[in-house]
Amino acid sequence: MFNKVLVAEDFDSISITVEQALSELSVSEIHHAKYCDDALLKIKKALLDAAPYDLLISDLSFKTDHRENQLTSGDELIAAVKKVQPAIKTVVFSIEDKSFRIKSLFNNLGINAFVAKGRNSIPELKKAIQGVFDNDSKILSKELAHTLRDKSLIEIETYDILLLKSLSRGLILDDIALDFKNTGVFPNGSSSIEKRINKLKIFFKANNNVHLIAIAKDLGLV
Amino acid sequence: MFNKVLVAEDFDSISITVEQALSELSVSEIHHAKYCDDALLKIKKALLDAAPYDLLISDLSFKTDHRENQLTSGDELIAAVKKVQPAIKTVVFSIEDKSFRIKSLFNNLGINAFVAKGRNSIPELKKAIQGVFDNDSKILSKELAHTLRDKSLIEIETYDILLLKSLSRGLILDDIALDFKNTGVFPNGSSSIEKRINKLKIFFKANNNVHLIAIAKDLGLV
DNA sequence: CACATCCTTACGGGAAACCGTAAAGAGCCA
DNA sequence: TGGCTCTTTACGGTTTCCCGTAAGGATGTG
Repeated sequence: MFNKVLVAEDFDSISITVEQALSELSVSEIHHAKYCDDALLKIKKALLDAAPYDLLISDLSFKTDHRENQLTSGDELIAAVKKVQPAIKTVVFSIEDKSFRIKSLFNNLGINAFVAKGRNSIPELKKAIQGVFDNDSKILSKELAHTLRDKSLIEIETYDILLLKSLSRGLILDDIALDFKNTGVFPNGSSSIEKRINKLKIFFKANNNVHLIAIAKDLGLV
Repeated sequence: MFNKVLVAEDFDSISITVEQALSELSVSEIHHAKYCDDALLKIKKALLDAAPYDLLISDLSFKTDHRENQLTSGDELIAAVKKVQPAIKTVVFSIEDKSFRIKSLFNNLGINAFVAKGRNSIPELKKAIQGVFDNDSKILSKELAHTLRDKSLIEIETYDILLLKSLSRGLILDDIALDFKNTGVFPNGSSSIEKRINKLKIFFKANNNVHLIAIAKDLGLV
């Protein structure tokens, strides 16, 4: 089993349980950081001491508070950690369940496993850690495996996301057209934008723009 | 200390820690439910057995999964529980930090304490439980105490939520007015509804209905 | 009772969304 | 080059939203 593991998790109510699980897996050195910045410091320090961590278990979202932090999310933390120690194994333990988010964690950040926080997540987390240690393959909690294969959302492109984001910011059609013209996004005629929004409304079976944004928010698209 | 306590929390990673904390407070009977429906059943069963719970510790948001549930949130659970056992003490342990949400928990649901999940929440939770047992006063984690005193906040009531939900379902003003008339919700004039939506837009600094729903979704109001 | 105040509802005009149609432009191919 | 298709854009007409004003109704108070 891994010798030295770092847990990056802000909630004490969760980290206590995770550390417990790690000790049950016979991990000898278990450390914990409540802030991303602290986690990165620990990783760097361990490297300098020639006693690097074998594994990082990280949450994705961290509460903001009075403290000023450079790194504010697990994404940023993992990216920063990989820069100083590319070979480290990483497991993400998060509430996130949007397929395109998880997909990008594997593809862009090269994480080794993703476990969704849920009703039976600690056994899954243990299994994932064991799996990463044993064979290094990409591990994903069961309930999520199918969502990644869901092709229905593939058609939605960055342009559509941009459009939905603009709407959800309260912009009206003409504002969006102007904004797109200024930022070089194409097509940018207000009529084209209108048509594209209409396609989205048909696709998502939305009655109107309000309904559309409600649906997009539910799907985590924006 | 309380004798019999029920914990309603879906994440195993959190409930384990909470139960641990309860046993450290010398609570003799500690039960746990992962679904709101199960929690209500346990409360009812305990009442029938003439061994009711003294305290309910509940999360607010519960993940939805394959299971069909009547109650889908801590709000609904607490409301249902209070109907069958009005005198039960309730502590909410949640990530929620929007003042108007917490305010309504105290005012509309009559909870006894609110503890925000965070970096040092377990000690706070313990203190809150002790406080509720000792003197029954309204308990609030420190960092949140000041936000509740903010008088500028309008009360977001169930009526507003109903309104926002209707909008997010794609209904237009006249539909909502008709729907409210049919279901006996008051006020139900389309003009009044329009005015109320306008108040919400001012409060949440929304440019239009689309923007308003985007904000409401972000805040988890609907 | 008169008066003030608050809430609900009605109405009207202008802005934006909604929806169909058609013109202008780009790319492809014989 | 001319014909074809697809995309982008423009343009009206209708509906809904948006916002101000004001009438009607309930309640409270001196």
